Amino acid sequence: MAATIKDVARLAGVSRSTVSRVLNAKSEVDPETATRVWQAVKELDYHPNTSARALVRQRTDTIGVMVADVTNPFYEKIIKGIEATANAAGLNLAFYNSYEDLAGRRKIILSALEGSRVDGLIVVGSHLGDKSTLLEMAARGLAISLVERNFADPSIPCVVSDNKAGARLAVEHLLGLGHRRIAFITGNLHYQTAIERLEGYKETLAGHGIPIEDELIAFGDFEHKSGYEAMKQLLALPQRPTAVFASNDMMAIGAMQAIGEAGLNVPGDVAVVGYDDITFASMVYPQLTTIRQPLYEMGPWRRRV
Amino acid sequence: MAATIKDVARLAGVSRSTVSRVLNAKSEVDPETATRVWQAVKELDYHPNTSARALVRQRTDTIGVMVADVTNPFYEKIIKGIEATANAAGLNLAFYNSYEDLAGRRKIILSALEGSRVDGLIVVGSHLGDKSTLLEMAARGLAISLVERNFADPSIPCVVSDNKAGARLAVEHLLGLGHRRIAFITGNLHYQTAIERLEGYKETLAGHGIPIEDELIAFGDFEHKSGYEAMKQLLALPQRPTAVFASNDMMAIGAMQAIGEAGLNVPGDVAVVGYDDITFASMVYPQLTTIRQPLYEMGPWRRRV
DNA sequence: CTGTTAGCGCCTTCAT
DNA sequence: ATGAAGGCGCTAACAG
Repeated sequence: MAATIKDVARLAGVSRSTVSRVLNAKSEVDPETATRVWQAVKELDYHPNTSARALVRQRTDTIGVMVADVTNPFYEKIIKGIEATANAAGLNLAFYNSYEDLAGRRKIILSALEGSRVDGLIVVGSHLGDKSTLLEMAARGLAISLVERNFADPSIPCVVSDNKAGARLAVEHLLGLGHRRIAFITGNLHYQTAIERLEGYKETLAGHGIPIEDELIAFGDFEHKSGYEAMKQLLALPQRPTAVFASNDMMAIGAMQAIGEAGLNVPGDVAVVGYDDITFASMVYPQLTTIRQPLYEMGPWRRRV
Repeated sequence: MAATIKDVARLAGVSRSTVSRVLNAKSEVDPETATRVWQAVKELDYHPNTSARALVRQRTDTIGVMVADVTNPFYEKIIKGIEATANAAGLNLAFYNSYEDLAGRRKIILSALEGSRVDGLIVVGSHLGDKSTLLEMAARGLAISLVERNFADPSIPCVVSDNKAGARLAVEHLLGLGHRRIAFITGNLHYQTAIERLEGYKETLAGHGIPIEDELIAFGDFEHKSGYEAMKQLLALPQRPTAVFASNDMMAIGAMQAIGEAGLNVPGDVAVVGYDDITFASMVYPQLTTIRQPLYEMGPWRRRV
């Protein structure tokens, strides 16, 4: 079996506490003693038991990261940003997929946090519902931060970007290209970000004296398929739009697929703009114009004090 | 702070051992006593401390999953398959990104396994190098399994699919469409899978009496960009291919991008076939023909006995 | 600078 | 069916 601190102590001819001191560089230790300890560590290939350490230290040095689905490309940059920061801070990460299932998410939060499996939790881009679970957690002093999600309660720190401004950029880009009939594909309107992007779209058009036509607003849910379906619907309009702004890149890619299947081309027949700047957006042809979000920078958090 | 088993015991008026018994349903407990314990558990919102439990049980009920990059779309189905199986078995998963960095991977393996953070490790699609670390681990009785990677040593279980047969399917599909000038984009040839797909390509052409032309074989590394570059190279040939088979979907998507940028179209000017059937493959336009791998089914493992 | 002592929270014999 | 006692591997006072 794996060597324990006891084995190291015996081999080095010191007590367990001394080994612990050497390992953790807590207080001063005689250099020679330290050398003997390190030799023993090496010889026995000793690695401190994570559970034992966590138990006595009352912390795991692990942060949970809950996203809807780690494999969703949207999270790539956020995750990488969090990862880089965690590495630098010597913290481990534990990923949890909620799959947007409320009950499931609550269960994850409970088992992870209450079982003291993690020291804190970063919740990325979740649903507006079930604030209660998060508030409960925060009330118990657990570190929770939210990324890409608004939360009115000040007890929970949030990192969000200015979605309205982003939407304005997108619409103005299309206006600048001469488009006047600009369609919009919404995200899942249960999310604050989706609501804000829609508002940004409307306000920008209004600001330019362009009437908002309901038929040009199609409803999606941030998933690829919904962008595809929404675009098909928009293309079926008596007078189809000359441009479309999708609330995220995955839906924009879906929209491009629908446009292609209709025998039309991008951007000649219909211009497409997405949102998020996920890596995949630059991998398709024709390349997708998109609004960059500082996803990588948004992930990292500040520890609560 | 969080309630402990002691608090529950006190509130229920029993000993800690009884609480433990009730929680783990090990031996028989008086139904009434059990009820009182459960009530106390609920009232105190008690959750067993993961570290303490792991320490005494000498297992964490957690399996590590090491992939090059969780956010790489290739892993999506594999990860989901593993996840489903783990959930069913009541096991937790801990994901590790190796980023294909050998030293980094070794470090991950060591810290995870040797720190007893996980009970076993699933290594997905890794490099052929550094067999030693894995063998060391296996020799110590740690459960390790490999997915989508061959490993000659029988001490380590592997799950792999028949890459040669898959490549044959792809090439025969193109031959069936009347193509004779079929190019091939290799994967990273440090991987067994890449080698096998190349062999399958060559053997199939040879089997149909078509000479293998070196200029039609472009070298990639499984990444999107390399597919794009390889295709640009193939398109620059005096006599360009009428079809291309890329060793995975990401490179095929990159190839499609290069074809589009060259003002050509798929499949009219150049037919493209990929490999893996990642979710993305069906999201682009024109839709990508691909060889399906049973990725979802390949992830789950059998526990070693 | 180092060893002794006392737990962290839980499970598991061994008694009863 | 239940309690008492011991220990998993480690760290953190407290002495010396």
